[in-house]
Amino acid sequence: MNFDVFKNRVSISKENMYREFFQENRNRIKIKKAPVAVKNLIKISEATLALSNKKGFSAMSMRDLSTEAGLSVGALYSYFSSKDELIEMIQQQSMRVATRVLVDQLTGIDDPHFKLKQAIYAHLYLSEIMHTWFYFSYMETKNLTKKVQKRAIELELFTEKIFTDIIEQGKQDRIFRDVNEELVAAMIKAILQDWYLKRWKYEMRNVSVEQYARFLIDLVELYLKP
Amino acid sequence: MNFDVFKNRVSISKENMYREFFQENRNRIKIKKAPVAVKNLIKISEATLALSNKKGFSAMSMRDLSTEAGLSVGALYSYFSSKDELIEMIQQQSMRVATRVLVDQLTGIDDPHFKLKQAIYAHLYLSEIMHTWFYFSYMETKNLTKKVQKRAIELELFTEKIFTDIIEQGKQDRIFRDVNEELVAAMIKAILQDWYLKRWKYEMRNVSVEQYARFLIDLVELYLKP
DNA sequence: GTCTATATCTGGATAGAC
DNA sequence: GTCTATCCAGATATAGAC
Repeated sequence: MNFDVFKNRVSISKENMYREFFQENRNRIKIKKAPVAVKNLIKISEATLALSNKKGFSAMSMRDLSTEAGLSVGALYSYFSSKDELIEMIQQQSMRVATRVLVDQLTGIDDPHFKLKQAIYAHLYLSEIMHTWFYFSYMETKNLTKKVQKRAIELELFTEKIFTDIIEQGKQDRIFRDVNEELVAAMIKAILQDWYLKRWKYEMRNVSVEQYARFLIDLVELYLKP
Repeated sequence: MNFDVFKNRVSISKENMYREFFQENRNRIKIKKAPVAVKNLIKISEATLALSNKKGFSAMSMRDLSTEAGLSVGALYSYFSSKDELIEMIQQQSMRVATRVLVDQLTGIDDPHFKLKQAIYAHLYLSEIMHTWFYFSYMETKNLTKKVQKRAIELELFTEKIFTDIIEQGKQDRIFRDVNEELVAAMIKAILQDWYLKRWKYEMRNVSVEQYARFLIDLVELYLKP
């Protein structure tokens, strides 16, 4: 599966993404007109992601954010009631979309070889589309409230378990050899994450996301071959 | 090579580490008596690492640090002249020790198989000993000054190149097959880093550092086998 | 060398005009 | 719904006693 095919399949348009963001946080957001709210949530979130990913969320001041988003500080507080709430909303939206897309892309697939491949593609392509969100989540998780931290850890383990289960299945079907599936799954996750954590490196070397996916799939298939 | 053997070989005692820290920053540090300075640098650095790794360096206030280190705020400023200088000193010390140990452990080794193994052991064991430093470096790099950020990237590329070179050598000697050594080296780095970035996970599952090293070595050797 | 007290400023957050 | 002006808590950093 190449990247463009995936993009069409999941159709995570900016508008859809932020419409959902708005719907999910309707109660907290003071602005009631959807078109206005969505338009500004885009500006606010993108500014937050840009500034945080550059120098860290807690180093980003509300004045910084106000300038970058093109909204006054006062207006910002119509969309969230504290910096903590803002970081939490962004984190949650990122986790919501990620979970849904991954589950969607894999339901109905049974063959472990194929499912493994699809899982790797889905993770990588998704992280490519949502790069700033994923990077933000990874780097800022430790700054979140305990409750949200816990959910982030659950997501890490949930996505890892997708791989553990596939490998387990493949072992039972005797198409994969007997390996420590937890270590293999952890290894896959680490490599998937490196793609969005060290994007500068892969960009510098002109490694495409398809090439990276291909490499990882080959590696894992080779390791699992009986 | 097991972990204990490594620990003895490199002998990074806390005292040595911080004596060097003091020597390297003599000009900036107002306190002149080595024993006093070293004792307090230990307290300051360990407190900084603990607090930063928990909630981020920029979220750590000087009052927090003062409490955790058991020194007054005024006293802290005898050891550095600003928060930025503190983060920079810590980062530099971490990079200095890491570079030296890795180079030391590998000079004189020629056989690519053996060198590859040793490089993996050295990286992992070192990150185990200096866990808090490595975690700090990874997470805080983007908050450093441009100059220090550049050096951190250089170190990433330098340590990666250790692996690229080994693989290159092995390919020439026809003991490794023809692979994209940049991708393999990047993959190794990602897995090495995951060990200290997700320690909670490996601890939870009782994975020992030796076991993790063994896994990674097997994976790479299998992938490189002609 | 270390402390307490304090100067100074920046940050998050809000009130109220428009 | 958005802006400007402002409050004040808490931040970094320093001065000066001990």
